[in-house]
Amino acid sequence: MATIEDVARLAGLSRATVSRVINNHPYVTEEKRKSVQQAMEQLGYVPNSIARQLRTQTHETIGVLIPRLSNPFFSKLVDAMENIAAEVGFQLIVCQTKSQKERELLYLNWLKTRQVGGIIFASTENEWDVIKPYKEFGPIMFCNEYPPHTEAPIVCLDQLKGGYIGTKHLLERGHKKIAYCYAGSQFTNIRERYAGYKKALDEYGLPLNERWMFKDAYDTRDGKRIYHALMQQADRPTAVFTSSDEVALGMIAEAKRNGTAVPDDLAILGFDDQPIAELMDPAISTVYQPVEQIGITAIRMMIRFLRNQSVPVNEITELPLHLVVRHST
Amino acid sequence: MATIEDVARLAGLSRATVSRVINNHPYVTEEKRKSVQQAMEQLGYVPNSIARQLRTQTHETIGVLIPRLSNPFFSKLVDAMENIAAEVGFQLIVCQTKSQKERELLYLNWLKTRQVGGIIFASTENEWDVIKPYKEFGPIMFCNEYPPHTEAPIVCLDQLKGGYIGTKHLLERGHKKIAYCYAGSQFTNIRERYAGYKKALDEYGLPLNERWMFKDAYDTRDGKRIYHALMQQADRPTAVFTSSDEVALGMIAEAKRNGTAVPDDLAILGFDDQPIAELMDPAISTVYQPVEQIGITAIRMMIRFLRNQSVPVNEITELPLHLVVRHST
DNA sequence: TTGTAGGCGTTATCAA
DNA sequence: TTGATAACGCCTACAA
Repeated sequence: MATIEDVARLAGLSRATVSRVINNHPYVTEEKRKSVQQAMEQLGYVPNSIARQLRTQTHETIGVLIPRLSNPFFSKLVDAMENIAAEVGFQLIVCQTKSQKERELLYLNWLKTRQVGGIIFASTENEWDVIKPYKEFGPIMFCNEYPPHTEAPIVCLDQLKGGYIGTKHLLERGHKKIAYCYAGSQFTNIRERYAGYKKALDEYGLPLNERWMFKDAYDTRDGKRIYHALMQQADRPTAVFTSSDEVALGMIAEAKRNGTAVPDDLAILGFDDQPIAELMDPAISTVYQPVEQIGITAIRMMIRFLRNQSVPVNEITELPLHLVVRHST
Repeated sequence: MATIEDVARLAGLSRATVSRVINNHPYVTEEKRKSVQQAMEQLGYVPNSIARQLRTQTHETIGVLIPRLSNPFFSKLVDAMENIAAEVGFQLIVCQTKSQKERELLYLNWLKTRQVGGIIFASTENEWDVIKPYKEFGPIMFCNEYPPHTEAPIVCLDQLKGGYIGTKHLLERGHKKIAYCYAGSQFTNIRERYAGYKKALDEYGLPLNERWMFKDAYDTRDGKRIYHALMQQADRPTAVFTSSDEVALGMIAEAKRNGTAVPDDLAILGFDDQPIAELMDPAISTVYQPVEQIGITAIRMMIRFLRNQSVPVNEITELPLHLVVRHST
């Protein structure tokens, strides 16, 4: 590999001048610029980004924390982020926490070792107090989900509204017994969604039934499990507000297999609006989340932090959500 | 951030000794080792991986080239790889080529800039002659797909067998008119699958009908498109060997919407065996691909290359494939 | 067993 | 406008 030294020698100039050409600095005669460029070309020279990072104390790698890539919501999110990052030469590092606190911390420590320059949390496991000390080592921000008391930039969705419009839709369809599924921890902003659910119920003067709350609802397997738990109850709900299209998918498949008509016997509402939602039979009614938008907004912010070496301001950006009515409700 | 210098000073020793402790070198008295460790602890010292990489000329970042992350096959593949990589402190960089030659080259160039230490191609756009020169800048290997004449390590699947057993299954079900879908370029080993299809047809003494070949079959949208193209033909196939579960999914959804019974009017065979395959109605018969296995095998190999700074041997590792019969055929 | 000193490939400061 | 030279943080001959 040719180094800046090689280029300098070939061009008959100093490393400093070559460096100036590379970085488009002023005060280089056109003539010398030309000869440097020619030498670079001839040697196939490309600056070593490692050396550059060491010298400038800058970073061009961003860690994105997600539970797992095989969850379509997150793969789509990372997809959107990567498009932007690649455009400007930044690298995205996949960090799958597998929903484990320790793994999240493992990746957070990469900030100290400089293996990543900044971190975007797209999901969170640890509480803010645990994460906060890492702010010292690089920009940290949240998108999609964040723990209470977060003191960092946030890009998120109006989950309260999501919970509200979803529930209201079911209520308007005449349902009075509506089950609710949620993913693990209620320590993040996802509990906002729950508040929206309660709000809608309140408006209709309906009580909340604890037995119709189902936690740990992540994927199709959970959907199946919850379907059975639901059907075993004496006082059965007539509708379910699931936590994701995955869960809805699993429930619908299992419902059909067991002769439960959807939506007649059981209405099922998804969340996300993934491509499969439209393809299922019945097509899944769901709450659309602008995944790409969150991704793009977040990554742009992070790139700005890294470029300007600026301290993130704790602003919060909230993106809208809307209902997509199909045939499962 | 504390540096090795700070630790040395606090421990009253030289940087060299500290470095020896960090890297577990022999010839350090237990006593000094202790005091170094204590100093590191006290300062919260963590080695700077950038500096280390520059000094040792080693790399701990691996670029994985895929068309796009939102394709479940690839997100699962990267998922599997990342698990292994994270275990040993290596970083995985997502490189979405979007099936574009130029984007693939963009990422290949990251090898020169040292933004990545090695590259795993999980899909390929450019021909081997174009890729070959980059071998000089770091280990390159292929998994899943590879261009003809590849001179690099390969981890792949027995696509010929995949095409063969899939087609044979349909033939055994009594089908004589079998359509075939394939993804874009026939320049990679995916053409092996096609050879398997032909082989099975040959054994049954059946001719190949060019009008039943459908290209550019990637996702659900393509499945829908191909369904319609299929139905418009005067002499219609009774079965379709699709190129992925996605495509099968789209076809089935569209078939149902148009009153075509699956599998009675049209048998549809998938490829991959993704989770949804089992959840569709009818559940999709498909050819199982051991995605995790390919991922794990490939990433382990790459880590070995990077660790030992060894030149890759052009070995080829072939993993098995098998049929999963459900209800769509 | 430990320390000194040089260098990995850059960029930035200063002097010329 | 250019060129020495000193860092960035680390590892590793070599010498002691």
